[in-house]
Amino acid sequence: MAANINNSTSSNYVSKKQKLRKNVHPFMGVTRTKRTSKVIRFNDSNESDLVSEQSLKEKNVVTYKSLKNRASDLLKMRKTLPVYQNKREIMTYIESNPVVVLIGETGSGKSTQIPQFILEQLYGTKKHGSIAVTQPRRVAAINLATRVAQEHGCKLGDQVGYSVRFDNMTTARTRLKYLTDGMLLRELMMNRELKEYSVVVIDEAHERTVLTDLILGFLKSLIQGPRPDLKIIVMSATLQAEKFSEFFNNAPILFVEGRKFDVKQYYLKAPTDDIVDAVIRCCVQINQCEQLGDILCFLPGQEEIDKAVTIMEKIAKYVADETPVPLIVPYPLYAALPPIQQALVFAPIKGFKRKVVFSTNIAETSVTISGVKFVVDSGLRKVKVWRHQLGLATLLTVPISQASAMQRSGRAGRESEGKSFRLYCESDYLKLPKQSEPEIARSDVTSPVLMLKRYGINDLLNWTWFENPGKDAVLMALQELYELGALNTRGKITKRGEQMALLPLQPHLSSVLIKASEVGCLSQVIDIVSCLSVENLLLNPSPEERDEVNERRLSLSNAGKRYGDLIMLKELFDIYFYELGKSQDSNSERNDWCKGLCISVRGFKNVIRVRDQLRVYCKRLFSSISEGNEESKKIGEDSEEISKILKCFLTGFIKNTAIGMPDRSYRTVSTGEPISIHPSSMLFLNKSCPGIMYTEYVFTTKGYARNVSRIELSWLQEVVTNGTAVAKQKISSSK
DNA sequence: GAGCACTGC
Repeated sequence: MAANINNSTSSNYVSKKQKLRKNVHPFMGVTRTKRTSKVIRFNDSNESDLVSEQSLKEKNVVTYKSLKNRASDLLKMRKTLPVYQNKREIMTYIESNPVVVLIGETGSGKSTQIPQFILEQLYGTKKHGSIAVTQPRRVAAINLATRVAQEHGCKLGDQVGYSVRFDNMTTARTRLKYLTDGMLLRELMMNRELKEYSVVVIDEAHERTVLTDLILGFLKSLIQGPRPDLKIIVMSATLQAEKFSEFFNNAPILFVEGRKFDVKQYYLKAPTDDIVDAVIRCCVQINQCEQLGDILCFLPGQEEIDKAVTIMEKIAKYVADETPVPLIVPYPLYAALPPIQQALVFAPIKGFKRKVVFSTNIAETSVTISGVKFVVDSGLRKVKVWRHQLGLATLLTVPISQASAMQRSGRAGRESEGKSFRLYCESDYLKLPKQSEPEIARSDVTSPVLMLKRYGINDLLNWTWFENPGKDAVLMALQELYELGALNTRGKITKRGEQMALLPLQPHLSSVLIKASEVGCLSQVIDIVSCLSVENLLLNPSPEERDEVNERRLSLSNAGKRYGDLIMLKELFDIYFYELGKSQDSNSERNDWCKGLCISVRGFKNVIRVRDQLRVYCKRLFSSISEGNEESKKIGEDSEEISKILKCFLTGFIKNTAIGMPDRSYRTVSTGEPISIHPSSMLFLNKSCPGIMYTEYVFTTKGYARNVSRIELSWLQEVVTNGTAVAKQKISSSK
C-alpha cells in the first residue's frame, strides 16, 4: 500500500515563485545568488559544547514568554513546510498503523515536524511515554533538538532534548528525545523493552548504517513480542521504501515531496579512463560556459583529490588569463585533512573567483557547503570491505549507486537551481545498483554479535536481522568472541563478555582493558586505548612537511622508537596531558604543540573525553581491581612495564601478529600471508623486530599492518587464549 | 612509502 500525498509529479519540486530569476548574462553584471548566513554544518564534536554552553546562557536570560513568542514566529515558517501542509493526512496514517514508512525528500521538514505532531498527539490523548528519534550522527541529533525546542517554545532539555555520547540534554520532563543510533542501542541493552518510549522514529534509515539496521531488527522483535503497543516510524530520504515496508509486515508508505531546486543532469558521451583529468576538464568548461557559482567535485579518495588540486593550482591562472572568466580557486576536502584546511572550504570567496572543492564522500551527507551551484561527479567512492575469512579490511574504489549519484547531484540544488555533470555515460548510470550495499553486509560484526548475545539472543542466524550479514560473518564473529573469552563453548555469554559488551569499545579493545585491570596496568592501557578509539588523531602532513613532522614525532617518543605506535601514542598523550596541561596557558600551548606535530587538537580533546568515560566505566566494572590501577601514570622506558602493557594488547590482538623473516619481511602468524608495516608507523624504518602485533590489517595495494608494536616471539606462547580449532567446531555445532 | 565515511550507558 502506498499513498502519494501530493499530486504533483515528483520530478518538478519547485513552485514558480521559488524558482530563481534567470541571470542576465553569466559574466556581465553577474547576479550572484545571495548566500544564506550560515548553512555550514560540520561534524565537529566541539559543536556540541557550543550548543550546550549557549543554551546554558539562554537559560538565565530567556523567559517563558519570549520562548513562546519565538515559537509562534517560527510557526509561520513551519506551516510552509510540505510535511506541515499534509499534517492531518500523515497523522491519520500514523494513528491507525503500528508502523509507518515515511519517505520525505530533503527540505520536507520531516525530521523536525513529524516528531512534534506526535508529541501534540501524545499530549492530546494524555498518553504516557515519550518519543525517541534516532540519527546516525551526533551533530544532527543536537541541531535537530535545538531547533525543535525553539519551535516547541521550550528550553532545550525541557520537553525536547537530546542524548549523544558525552552530552546528555534531557531531564525527567523530556518527552521528545533526539539521540544517536548508538545511544538508543545502549538504552536497549539497559532497558530491554524500551518501556520509556511509546514511539520510536528511525530517521535517515536509507543510510543503512550498521547501527540503524540493528535497531530495526530489535524493534521488529519488540513489536512481535513484548511491545505490540510500540509505534514505529521509519523515515528515509530515498525511494527504498519497499524493503522497510516489507520488513514491517507491509506497513503503509507515505511520500512527501521536498523543497529543493531543479538540478539539470549532464552525462559523458563516452566513458573516461582518467578520472582526475576528466574532472579538471569539466571544471574548466563550467568556468568558461556557466554563470558564477561554486563547484563541488566528488572524487574517491585523498590521492585523486591532492592530484586534482595540484593540477588545478597550476592551470587556474592560465585559464583565467586566456578569457574573461573567474579565477578558479581549488580546495581539497577529506576527513584526514587538518581542521584549519577544512575550514577554508566553508569561507565565502570574494572577487571574480570560483571556488572548486574536490571532496570525498564527506560532502555527500556529513557536510554542506553553501554556494555550490555545480556538482561534478566521478561516480566513484572508496569503501572499506571486511573479509571475514582473512580478518582484514580491504579499501576498494567502487562505482557509486544511483541513490548516491542522486544525493551528490542534489548538492547543486540546495539554494537555487543547479547543474550536475556526471563523468560517466547515462547508460552506465542506468546499470548502477539502485542502492549501495548496506554497511552491515561488508563489515566485521563481532561487536553487533556481542551486543545480541548480551541481549540474550541464542539463535543468531535466525534473528530478526533487517539485513542478515550472512552465516560466514556470524560464525566468524562467534569464533572471535569465543577466542576473546566473551563466550563459552556453548556460545553463551561469559562474565568477561558481559563486561566487554558494556564498555564503549570494540570487543578486542575491551578485552585488552579487562586484561590490564587483572595485571595492574589499567591506567596506562586506558590512555592508549583512548587514543586508538579516536579517528584521525594523527593527521596526514602535507608531502612537504612530512619528513619534518615524522622527525619531530620520533624525537618525542623515546620508547616508541623501539616499541612502536601504541607506546608512542602513550608518550604523546603523556606530554599533552601531564606536561602541557600544567601551565597557565595550557590551551594555547597544547594547540601549538599539536600543530607542530600535525596532531588533531579536536582529536586529543576527544581522547580526554573517552579516557574520562572509560575510567568511570572501569571503576564500576572492575570493583576488585588492585590498588595502583586507579592512579594515572606516565609511561617510562622500563622494558618490564612496557612488555606488560604490550602483552595486554596481545590478548586482544593475538590474531594480528606477524613474524619477522630472514629477508626482513613479515608473515602473519595465522595465515602466513606477507604483510608490510604501514609507512605511517613508527616502526616503518625499523628492520629489527622479531615479531609485530598490529590493531589493524588493511589491504590496499598490498597488506599493511597499522598501529604496529614490536613483540618478542616468546610472548606468543605466554599469552593464553581460547584455542581456535576446537572453538570453531563447538560453536557451529551448538549454534 | 600511504591514509572512504560515521558512531557508543
